[in-house]
Amino acid sequence: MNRRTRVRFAPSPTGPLHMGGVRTALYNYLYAKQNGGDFILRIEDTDSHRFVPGAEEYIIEALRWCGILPDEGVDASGHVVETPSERHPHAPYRQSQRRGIYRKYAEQLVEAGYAYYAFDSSAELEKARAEAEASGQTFIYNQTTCKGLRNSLTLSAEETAHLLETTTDWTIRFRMPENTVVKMDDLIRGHIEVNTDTLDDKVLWKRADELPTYHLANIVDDHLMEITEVIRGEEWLPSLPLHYMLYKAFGWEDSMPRFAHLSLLLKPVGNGKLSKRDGDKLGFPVFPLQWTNAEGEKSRGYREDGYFPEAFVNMLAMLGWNPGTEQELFSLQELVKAFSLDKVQKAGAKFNPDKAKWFNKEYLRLKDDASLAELFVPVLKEHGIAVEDCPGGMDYLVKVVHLIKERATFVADFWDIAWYLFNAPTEYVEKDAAKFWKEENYELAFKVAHFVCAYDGPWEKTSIESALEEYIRGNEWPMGKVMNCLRLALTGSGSGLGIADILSFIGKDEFLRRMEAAGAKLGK
RNA sequence: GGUGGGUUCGUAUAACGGUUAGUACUCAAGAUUUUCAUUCUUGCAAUAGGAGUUCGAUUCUCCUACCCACUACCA
Repeated sequence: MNRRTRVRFAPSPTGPLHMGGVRTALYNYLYAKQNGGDFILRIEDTDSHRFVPGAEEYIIEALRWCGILPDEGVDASGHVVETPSERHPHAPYRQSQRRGIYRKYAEQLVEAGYAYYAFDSSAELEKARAEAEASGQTFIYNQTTCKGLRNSLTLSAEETAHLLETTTDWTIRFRMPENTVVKMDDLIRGHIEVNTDTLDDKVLWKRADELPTYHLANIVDDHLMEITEVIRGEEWLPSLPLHYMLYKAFGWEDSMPRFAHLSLLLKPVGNGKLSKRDGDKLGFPVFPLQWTNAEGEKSRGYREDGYFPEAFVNMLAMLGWNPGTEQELFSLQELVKAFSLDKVQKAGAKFNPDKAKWFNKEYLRLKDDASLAELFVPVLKEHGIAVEDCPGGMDYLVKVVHLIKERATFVADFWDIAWYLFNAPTEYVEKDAAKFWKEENYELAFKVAHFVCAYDGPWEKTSIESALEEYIRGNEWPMGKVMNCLRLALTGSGSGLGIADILSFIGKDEFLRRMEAAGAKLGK
């Protein structure tokens, strides 16, 4: 059968999407685009208790920031699609808005004998679990244990009908067949077999809130939305047999999607999966965008930390997948071309914050000076510098950026690297001052300063540099000591940009002012 | 506990069953530079352990160890 490729990313709006989720969405997107198919965003909000306000908006915004744009889904074309249309025959894409369609599928299964009504209360189930645990066993709700429980398999038809009418906390459970080997295939992991005796009778539909559970909603929606591949996290692998059985029970085996289970993203140190805590502790974001929870606690985001979305996406793509070549830098379009599920790693990938920074540094270098200068403007503003304050305005910024971009990882670094091209130093690093601001040095430095300011060649880096060097060498003065002394006056410390570079930006007058200021503060 | 998945330098990964087990990040050293950074060069460092199949195993099989996930009327 030749079907159009359709994949979906189906998050639950229970909080901000974390970077592992973004990676899952990305792989889905890449797979869809590579195969000329559709990428669908579906919101799985069938758990009314865990709903978190703002989470859905967060997910949409995060994906948009990454450039992972759905062809269909709640935010297709930038607005919420709630009603079916020619372009969106599968709408709505929010399961809470689809609630009406699931019950009949659950009941269809009951009629066909693949499911049954269960009337056990939560309290009864908890008791059964506690008892089993007390005797060192695990309670499994299956065809053996349910014989001792209240359900449509043990009660008479009349009793069942009566309870269905009069009570509202019953569920529909899948009837897992006994001692049957489920044979499954995973695009990443290969062939897997599981015996149904280790599985339990999962709840498919809950009368109490008239909502399906994940398993039912997922299978029904994937079927209705004509999903061809399900690419999701490894935590779903244990549910795969159930999902296979459901497709079989519905008679949808022919159109059953193929499955690919992605390994988890692991924390950089120690064991276990990446969590919010690790980010706070080790100082890196685990979320694409900043998030503030109901208690007002903020979690940092890659966007707010200054990462470029391209760098973030590229980094994520390489975490658990590789192109088989030595290329590391990929645009989203290149990823679409190169991506392949069979090069996805089976083992979990430990996240490496250093590598994430490296990616950003590479992307920063790739950007042109003019656009980086634009991005620098708000940073400058935070430090009280307006573009108009700079001689030459934007031109000045473009030149600054050109000079320093190779030294930076983030745009915000520009300020730390080159603040003294905008402000005169008011403090001098004590250690450096002690080392470089010595009488035998600053006497020479002042002479150099006056010489250079009297020099009437073009005021640009190379000529300033040669004037400086010729003068100092000509006098046989110690180059290093004089230069460092000058740098101390210009930057307030013993490290920084080249003297000629700095001078070309700040000009003669400012040069002399800074020399005098240093002399006034440090003595001369 | 049970079930399933996983295991190549510290990290991410490469290697038709045949390579001196490669690359990138990190780290270290050296070169360059007026300092710092950049850049360049070099270096450190791995097939979890044990059987088996094979002329030959990182690669295939089994066992052990360890790690992870799942084991809800959550997703």
